[in-house]
Amino acid sequence: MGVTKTEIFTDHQNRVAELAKAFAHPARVAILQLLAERKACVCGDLVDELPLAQATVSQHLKELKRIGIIKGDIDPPRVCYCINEPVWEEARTLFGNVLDAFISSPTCC
Amino acid sequence: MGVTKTEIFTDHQNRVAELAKAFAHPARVAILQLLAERKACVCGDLVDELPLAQATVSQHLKELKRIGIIKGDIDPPRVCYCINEPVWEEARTLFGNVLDAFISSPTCC
DNA sequence: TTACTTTATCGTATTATTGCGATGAATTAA
DNA sequence: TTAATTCATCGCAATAATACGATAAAGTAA
Repeated sequence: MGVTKTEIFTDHQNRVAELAKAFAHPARVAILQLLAERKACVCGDLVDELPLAQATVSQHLKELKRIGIIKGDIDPPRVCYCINEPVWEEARTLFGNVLDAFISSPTCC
Repeated sequence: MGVTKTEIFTDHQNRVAELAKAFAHPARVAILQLLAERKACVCGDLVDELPLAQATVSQHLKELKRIGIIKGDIDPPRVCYCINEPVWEEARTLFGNVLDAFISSPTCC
C-alpha cells in the first residue's frame, strides 16, 4: 500500500517522525547546518553551496518549511531563510525525550 | 532520478541522515520506545503491541538492524531485540552536535 | 516423524521521495 | 519597456519506502 498509517500512532510519535524526517536526508542536514551556524539569515546562496540543482534545493527548503523547522522571509527578489527557533527547540526536546528514555541494563543481550 | 547523492555529502552528514531515518517513521519510533523503556530484551511480542502485520514489523526491524541502532539475539524459535547502546549513544552525540550548533540571533528574521 | 511456533523473506501493489530541466512569477535595474 | 535576477512550481523519470499476504526457514514439542 505504501501509505504510513499515521492514525494508529500517537501524536508524539508522529511528530518525532516528522521532525526526524527533516534530518533524514544529507542535503537537508547540510542546509540546516548552514542555517544553524550563521547568526544572520541566508539569502539564497544555499544553491551555490550545495552541489544540487536549484529546483532540488528549493524542494528541500519547501519540505523543511512544511515541517516548520525553518522559515523564509521574502526580501525581493530574494528569500532569506533561517532556523525557526521554537521548532528547533521542539526537536531538541522530543529527540531528548526519546533518547533519554533508554535504560541500560547489563541483563540485556 | 530518485537517488540520493550520498557521495557529495560528508560522512557526518550521511550518518546523521541515516540515524535520523531510524526515527523518521512512527512505527520505528514506537519500536524504539518499546525497546528503550524496557530493561530486558523484547522477544517478538512487538507484533502484538503494534497494529501492523508481522511482515511489516519484521521489515522495520530489519531496517533498524541495518542502521545498527538495535540488535537481535537468536533464542530459537524467538529472536530477542534490544537497543544497541553504542549506536544509541552515537545518535545522541550526532543529533546533539547538529542541534547545539544553532546560534540564536536577534538580528535574524 | 509430524505438527507447531516464531521469525524472515518473497512477491506485489501503492505511494513517497529525489532530482532536474523548463517554465513561471515577482521584483529590480537599465 | 526590456532585460536581468531570484526563487517557486510544473512535469517527468527513476528509485525508495510502506504494507501485507503467502511462503519459507529453523527450531521445539509431541
